[in-house]
Parts: sequence; structure tokens; C-alpha cells
Amino acid sequence: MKTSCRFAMAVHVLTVLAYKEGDRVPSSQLAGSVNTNPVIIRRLLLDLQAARLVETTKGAGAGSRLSRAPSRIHLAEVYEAVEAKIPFAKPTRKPNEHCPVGQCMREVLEKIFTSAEAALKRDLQKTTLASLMTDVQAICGCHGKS
Amino acid sequence: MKTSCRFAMAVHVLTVLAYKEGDRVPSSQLAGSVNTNPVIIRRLLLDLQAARLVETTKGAGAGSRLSRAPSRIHLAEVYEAVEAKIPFAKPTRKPNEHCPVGQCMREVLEKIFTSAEAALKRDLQKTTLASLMTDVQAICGCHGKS
DNA sequence: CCTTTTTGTAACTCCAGGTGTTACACAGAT
DNA sequence: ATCTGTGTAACACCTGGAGTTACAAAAAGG
Repeated sequence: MKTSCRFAMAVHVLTVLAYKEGDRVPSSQLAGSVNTNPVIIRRLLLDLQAARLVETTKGAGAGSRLSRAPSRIHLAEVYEAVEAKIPFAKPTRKPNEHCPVGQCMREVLEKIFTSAEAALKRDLQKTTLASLMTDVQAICGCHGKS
Repeated sequence: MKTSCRFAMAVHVLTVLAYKEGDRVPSSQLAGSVNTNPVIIRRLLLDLQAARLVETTKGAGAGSRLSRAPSRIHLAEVYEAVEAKIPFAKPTRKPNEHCPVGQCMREVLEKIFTSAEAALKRDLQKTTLASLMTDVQAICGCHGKS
């Protein structure tokens, strides 16, 4: 299994926003922190906006901020917001028609994948942005704005 | 998140082998069931061999078979055997040196990813090849050797 | 109204990884 | 010796994500 970088980037971005405590942060600044292109960040923010995790405004002095307290944002939401909708890849080619096992393989795999992904989300649900921030502080000792 | 097709293919292959009840099955036949190329199957079998899930012999009348009873093979093993070693993608570029959050992001994400993957494996562990076979029977009614 | 800042978005390029294919050496059975 | 089937290399191909540039449109401030 593999995630795209999007989940890691999203967590990074949201953590930065949490530290900014409601200040509007432009995509260029977030891109600086993640060390990527502002457009990548904006595309990510679009997903986070749709999930009501951040609020973004346009214009001079504008940018994004969290739309909720960090304690009320858990990582399962982030995962759902930015990660691909189809978690487990199914083979592109159809299974052999004549093989009895192949016929119902897709259905069986579907069940397994759904259950596994649910377990994964349950685990991510245990971590909130707030608890993540205390971890960050414990590790590198940074806290407060910028 | 996304898996490669390898996990789905591996489950498919192992299920077929389970139905063959110890008979040696050549890669060409397995490829026929999955509807892919025999080389793809052989590459997959190499991983399954390394994980001691199947035994493969060479020569005329040879092929692969399960090395254990289906009830003693659970999907977490299969997952570990064939899936990429690095489950969650980390950004290729290093985070900005000047950003305090970026500094420890990797470490924090590592913890989260490890925990999430463990949860996923625990879920897969609940399904054995044998229980999967009863599901297959329930859905499409096939049972016994091909 | 004009300028500045910043987002949203399109149109690309680039790259990695997985899939598929062909070809061939080697191993084992009869 | 022959036939069957694996292990493996060397490709071509395709998809998806990351990155980049460019530009229209929105909002704020004079």
C-alpha cells in the first residue's frame, strides 16, 4: 500500500495553520514551509475547504485558516478529505470468465478492502490536530506562533 | 491511499491454489485465471515463496501449491509479502529548514503511519484463506477443485 | 478607479512505479 | 534427449502525482 504525499502535506499544512492560531496564511507561505510550489498547496487547500477544515479568502492580506479548533479536527477527516477515493486497486483486466474463483473475487476483495480501510480510519480518528501539536512540542520543543 | 494490484492478485492466486488442494499449478494456469501474463504471476510467486506461503517446483508437471493449510494463512501475511515496504509516501523534498514545524514533521508522521498500518494489518489478520473460501462459496456457490 | 495581493485553474512537462511482453537460460521429470 | 515450466533480464507502455508557468478574477486599500 502507498499513500500519495497529499496526506502528509495536508497534515503539515494544517499543523502550521494551527500554530498560527487563526491568522490568515497565504499559500506561498505554506508552500515555503512544506518546500513545494504554491499551486500544489492551493490544490490541496481546495480539498480541505470542501471538507470544511479550512476557510480561504482571496485578495490582499488574505489566505487560509482553520475553520475549527485543532482539538476538533482528527486525522481521519484529513485522510478522507485529501486521499484518493478508491483505496485499493483492483486489477484492470477482468478475471477469466471460465474460472469459478475469478467470478466472485472482486466482490470478496471489496469486502476485505472496505473493512481494512475502516480499521485504518478508526486508528487515524484517535489523533486530533491538538494532540499532534503536543507531540510536535515534545519532539522539537516548538510552540506558539511561527 | 492506494494499493497496487499485487495484493488483489495474490489473494486471487492463493485462493485458486487453495481450491486445488495441494495440486501443483503452473504459472500459466494461474495467469489464465487472473487473466494476465505468466511472468507477472511468477514475479508475484517469488514474493509468496519468500514469505513461505507457497512452494514452487520446476520442471515438467511442476508448479506451485500452498505450503500450509488455508486456515493457517491470514491476509496480513499476504499483504506483508507482496505489498510495498513503504506504506505511506513522504514528500520527496525536505521541509524548509527555517520552519519549526517542518523540522519534526517527518518524525510525527512516522508515528502516525506506523500506528495506522498496524491497525490495517490487525484487520487483515482476521481473515484467513479458509474463511475467504467460505465467503466465495456463499457468493458464487463454487466449491471443490476447479 | 487603479494597484496590489492572492486565489482558482488550465495547460503543460517530468518522473517513478506498475503492468505487460518477449526472449532465453536453467532445472527437473519421463 | 526432450518437453515442460520456472527464474530473470530487457524492454515498451501507461497512469498518476508532482512540479511549473501563466493568467483571469476576486478582494482590499488607497
